[in-house]
This record gives sequence, C-alpha cells and structure tokens, in this order.
Amino acid sequence: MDGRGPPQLSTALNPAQRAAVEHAAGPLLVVAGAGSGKTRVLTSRIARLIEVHGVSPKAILAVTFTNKAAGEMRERVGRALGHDPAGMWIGTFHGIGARVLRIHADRVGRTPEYTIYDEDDSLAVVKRIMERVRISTKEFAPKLILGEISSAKNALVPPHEYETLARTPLAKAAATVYRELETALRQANAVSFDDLLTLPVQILTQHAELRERFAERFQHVLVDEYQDTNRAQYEFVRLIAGGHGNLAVVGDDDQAIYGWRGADIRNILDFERDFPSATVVRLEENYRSTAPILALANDVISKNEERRGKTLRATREGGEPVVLLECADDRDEAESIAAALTTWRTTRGTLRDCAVLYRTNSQSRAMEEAMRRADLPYRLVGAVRFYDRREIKDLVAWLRLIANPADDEAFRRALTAPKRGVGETTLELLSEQARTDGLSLLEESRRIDWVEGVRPATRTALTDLVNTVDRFRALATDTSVDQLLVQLITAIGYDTALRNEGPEGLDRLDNVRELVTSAAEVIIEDGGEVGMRPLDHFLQRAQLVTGLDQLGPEADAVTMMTVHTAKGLEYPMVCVTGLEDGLFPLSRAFDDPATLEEERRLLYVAITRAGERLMLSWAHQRRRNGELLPSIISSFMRGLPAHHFEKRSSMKLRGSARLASPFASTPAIWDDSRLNRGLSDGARGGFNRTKVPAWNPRDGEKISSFVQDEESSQDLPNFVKGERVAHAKFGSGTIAEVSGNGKDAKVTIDFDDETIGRKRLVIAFAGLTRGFD
DNA sequence: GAGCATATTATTTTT
DNA sequence: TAATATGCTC
Repeated sequence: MDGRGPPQLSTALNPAQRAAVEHAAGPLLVVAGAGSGKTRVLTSRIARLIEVHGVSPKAILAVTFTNKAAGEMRERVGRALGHDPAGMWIGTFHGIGARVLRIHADRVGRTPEYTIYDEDDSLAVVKRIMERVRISTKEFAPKLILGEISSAKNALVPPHEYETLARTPLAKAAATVYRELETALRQANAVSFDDLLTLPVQILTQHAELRERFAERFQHVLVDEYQDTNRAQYEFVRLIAGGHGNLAVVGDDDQAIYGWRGADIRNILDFERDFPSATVVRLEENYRSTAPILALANDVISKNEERRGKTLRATREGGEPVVLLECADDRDEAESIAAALTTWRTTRGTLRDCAVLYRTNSQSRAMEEAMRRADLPYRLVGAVRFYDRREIKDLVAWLRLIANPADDEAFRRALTAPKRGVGETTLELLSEQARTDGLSLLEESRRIDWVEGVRPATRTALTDLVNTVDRFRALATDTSVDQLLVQLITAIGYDTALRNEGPEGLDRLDNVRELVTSAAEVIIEDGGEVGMRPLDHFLQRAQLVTGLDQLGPEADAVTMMTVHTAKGLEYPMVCVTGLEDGLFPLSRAFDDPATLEEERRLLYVAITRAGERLMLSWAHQRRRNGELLPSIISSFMRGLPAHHFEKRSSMKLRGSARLASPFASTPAIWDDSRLNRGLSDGARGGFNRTKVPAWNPRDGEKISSFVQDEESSQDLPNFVKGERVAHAKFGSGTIAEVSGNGKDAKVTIDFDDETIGRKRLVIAFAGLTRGFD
C-alpha cells in the first residue's frame, strides 16, 4: 500500500523470460542455460505472484542451493516489491528442513532444541560404533561407511530396508552401523546433515494432516537448481506441491554436478513425466559471455549423451579468443596465471572481476603461493571455514551442550576445551556407564560419584562442567548469544587458556572475539525466528553456513575456488586450471561414462562462468600427494577443434624449449611428443602412475627465490591505514591498523560510535564495506 | 593424562 | 606434501 501501482515487472524481459514470469499456476519447468537470466526470472516471478496475483508472501516457498542465493533472492524480491516479503519461506533445502524439523521435532523423537551434527561429529560417532561392534576400521574406512549411509538416506532408504538390500561386505557392515547411528543420533537429540532432508520427508509422509497443512499454506513452490536435487529433496517438493501442482522449477541439466552427492539428473529430465501438464520454457539466450566462450561451451557439452540438448546463443558482440595455456608444471601454471592477472589489472581493470577455478581444493596452494609472489591480493573461497577453526568449534561445542544437554559429541569436545585433566580412560568409563543407563554423557556425569574408579580430581572436573552447563542453561532462556559467550569464555577460562598458548593463541583469541561479534549480528540480521531461543537460532546458522556464504564482493581481489563452488557465479575474467587427464576429469571418472559426463558438465560450468576473457591451462607435470607426476592435456580438450583456441606456452616452457628443456634433455619418459599425445595404453585410467624421479635442474634457484618472497606476501593491500569503512553492526569507522595476511588478516578500526570505540576484526569474517561516508 | 615424535595415509567436489 | 593417527615417554 505505498500508493504506487505495480512495478513494470516484465519490462525488458525477452519473450521466453516473460513467459516464465507470467505463468500463473500449474507446473512450470524453466530450462535455463548458463547466464540466461534465471535469477531475474525467479525474482520477477515471485514479485509478480505477490503484486499481480495477490498471493500472500506467506504462501510462497522458495528453495535455493546456497544460503547466499537465498539471501540475494529475498533481497531482490524485496527491492522489486518495495518491501520485504515478510512471511515468505526462502532458504536452502537444508535450512528449510531444519525449520520444519524445529516445529515437528517430536514426531521423530527429537526436541526443538536438537542439534545438527556436522560431518566430523557423524564420523566420530561412526568410528566409535565400529569399535564397539567390532567392525574393523582398517577393513572398512569409517568415511566409506558414512558415505554409504549418507547415500542410503538421500535415497530415502531406512536402516531396516537397507539391511535387506545389503549384499556386499561393505554394505553389510554399513547396515549395522546405520542402525546404531540412528539410535545414537536420537539418543543425543541430534540429526545429521542428511536427516535435515529425510526427517521432514518422513514426517510429511507419515502425517497426512501435517502434509495437508503445509500444502495448504504453500500455494506456490519454487525450486532453483532443480538439476541438483536428490531423491529426498524431490520427495519433499512433491509432498508439498504435488497436490496443487503450483510448482516452478528452474534448472539446467547441463549444469548437474552433484551426482556424487546423490543428486539425480533424472529429476529434471523427467519433469514432464512427473507433471504431465507442465509448461516448459527454455532460456537459451545468454547475456553473460562473448561468442568465442559460448562456442567453446556449446562444443564441450555437445559431447554428452544424457541431456535435453540446447545451444546457448550469444547476445554479446565480438569477444577475444579463448586462451589455451600450456605450462611446464603446476607452479609454472600458477605463475603464468598470476602474470595474466597482473596484465588484466593494469590494462583492463579490477581484480574483483577475476576468478581462478580448479577441480580440487588442493590445487589452491600453488596458486596462493604464486599470487603472493606476484603481490596480487586474492581471496580463497570455501577452503577453511570460519566455523571449522579449533577455537570456534570449541566454543560452539559449549553452546551446543548448553542448548542441548544430550549432545554427546559436544560434551566430548567441551570436556577438553580447555584441558581439565579428564582423558580417554574416564571418558571410556563414563560412556560405557551412560550406555547401560541409557543416559547422555552429561546426565551420567551428574552421577559420577556412583561410578567407581574415578579419581577425585576428575570427579571435581566433571561436576564443574555439569554445574557450568546448568548455570548457562538457565541463562540461555533470556540472554543474547554474544552475552552468553562472553560470560562463558570467562567461566571456563578459555581466554586464559588461549593466552597461555603463545602468539598463535592470541590470533585464535581474535577469532573468538569475532565469533562474539557475529553472534550479536546473526540475531540483529535475522531478527530471530518465532518461538526459537536466540541460541538455537544461532547454532542452526552456524552449522549451515559455508565458505561461500561469507564471500563478500568488497575487496579488490582475485577470487579462487573450486568449480563446484563457482556454480551460479560469474566473472568477466576466468582462469580454469589443471586441464589434465586424471585431474579434470578426475581419474576415477574414466571407468564410468555417467561420471565422465558429470565431469564434462563441470567443465561446462567452469567455462560459462566467464564473461569476456577465458583462459584454460594445463601442465606437463603436477605435484600430487608430494609426488611429481607427468600428465597430459585433458581429453576434454583433445577432442575439440583448434579454432576455439589461441594456444600459448608459458614463459618457462618457451624459454626452456631448446637448451634447458626438462623434456628434451632428459630420459625418454620426459619426451615431449609422447607426453603430448599420451595415448599409450599404460596411461589409461587417468594419471600415468609411472613414478618419475623428481629431478629438475631448476629446482634449486626456485626454492631460494620462493623462500625470499615468502614473507612479503599480502592479501589485502586493499584496506589501508586511514581508510574509511563500514561494519554491519558497528557502523562506520577509520582503519587504524592492518596486520596479518591471507585469511588471518586483521584490521584495527576506530569506530565513530564512541561506545564502540576501537576494535580488532578478522577481515575475512568482518564483512566490511569500504567508503561509506 | 598430556605432549611429543614417528608412522601412516590420503587426497573430489559440499548442504 | 601435509594432516592425522598411533605409540611412546614423562
């Protein structure tokens, strides 16, 4: 009711986009090619439903792939509307599942204070179960077992059913663990990541009245990245929208890259079969990339069999050729890319526009080192998560235990944070007793006086812990999380413990401070959810954020990440590295056509991130697991017509072509021609595993120059002393000092607000914006 | 029970 | 190579 008419939602949309936006009701599939403006379509569509069709925001459920995408979508809808779409549910499947579970926890034997076990927690439980039931962790890696269970959950196969299906020894072992794991999770009032999907499905399946209530409330369901949904997610959507059929899904089968996580590309390929009355709209006009980039992308993906088939059409004029860069080794590759980025910065513009993509996270190291040597600021996405740091995990464990006293994994961690003289022996005794009594570790600790063979000092330590948790539980009902944390840190002496660890501990202490700050922010930003303690709210968020969610565009730095992480993002300048057989595609993909196709889609995703400039690189040798392996150019590249590329060789390769060539002047195995064609049968299955002596005449020089430059690294010349910045919570201020580098870089800021004063913040996490005056 | 030294082994991608 | 697991010592 702001007096204005509805905004011109459909202006400047192309016909296909408009069709998708204006589609009123019933199933809709939008096949949206990369860069075809699908986010715009989704947000316009939501806004239109509300503005034009008079749908209440409360009746809309929108699912995205990342929290970041959810935040952006909410924001964009709000902008189109002129106000926040209050009451609309928007989030990731996991986030929404967590919410459903919070409301109906009792239906699956949990309370609303349940905690979410992360990968490490689940793995620890699995290990302990395996030891208890005598399944050799040597014979079956706990990770493998957990993977099996995870797949089963994503396919909605419950333990008893899995057991009857289990044929292989691995599956049989997993079946036993699966059953035990479910008991342990329930006992701890905890759920695994996968449970956030499967339990809501279970609830909605088993309780018709709840299902109807959800279906009634959410008259419109929208799903982004539909190609990456798995069975459980599919089922969840169907349970809610299957009845009324007001389901709009957006996706691109050519960008399905999560098959390994149980995603089923069939979901999108068979949409019309599932919903026969579906309207299908195809968005094939690409607004992002220049023609040469698109031509390459189209050619790459056309090699796949399992696809609907589509061709992206360029709308951008001109465009420079795609560069295919041949390098000597991974280090050479990294340096060449750094050089290219330096050129970009001086001739074309900002590093904010640049991204370096790789297949595996381990490739980031060489890149980081090269960036430092070249003095290029960079930011790494997804590698080390803030919430994965030891000190953060310690404190989060305490919070978890306070929120949910049954959380045994949190108990174990809190018990040794800080160290308080309780160890393996006691813990074993305690958990044994807890099992027989059917109690949580914390509850069992209350009765520690009845347990024999525990030293007096240990008894005191346990009693202390119990008392602390009790005290803070009482406090948690009406205290903000940041206050809770501040008091907790003092109460358990965590700050003192860190200080005693020396200089590294002080850095950790900074992270702790940042945690306190972020705790204050979460509540301010999200405003809290009704009926939820701030503590539960904070914890849920802490368990579900990823590295990507922390990606802010503020710093003028190159972004480096895996191709998976880059999905949905775009950059004018993109470098895709490591285009070698065995790496991209990974060697394991050679055995299985479906996996190989997924790898190819991954490359397609990588290529289509680029707007203007695309550089693909590969190296003759690469260090993997401390071993120098020879490699050949990716088979994905070999099959493509040469006209797509402008071929270049790295400086080093050119310089050493004659005399110092490690290829020409060395034994036959180094022979260039053989490596290049690399079609020898021995190399099948990816990396040629032939061991090569790590002999390189130039290593000596390089190492010394590396050592010399090591210290001069810098991640953020972007923030300088005296610069004006703004912080989400503290407002604007002036930078007084910059210290550290990389992800640990910190700034000291004098905030204008005198009640806040001077603070030291971790840049990576502070979410600062520059200027703001 | 904790800290240190040595051994081992893994390396795909993430909500 | 580097992170983790195990074993050994205090």
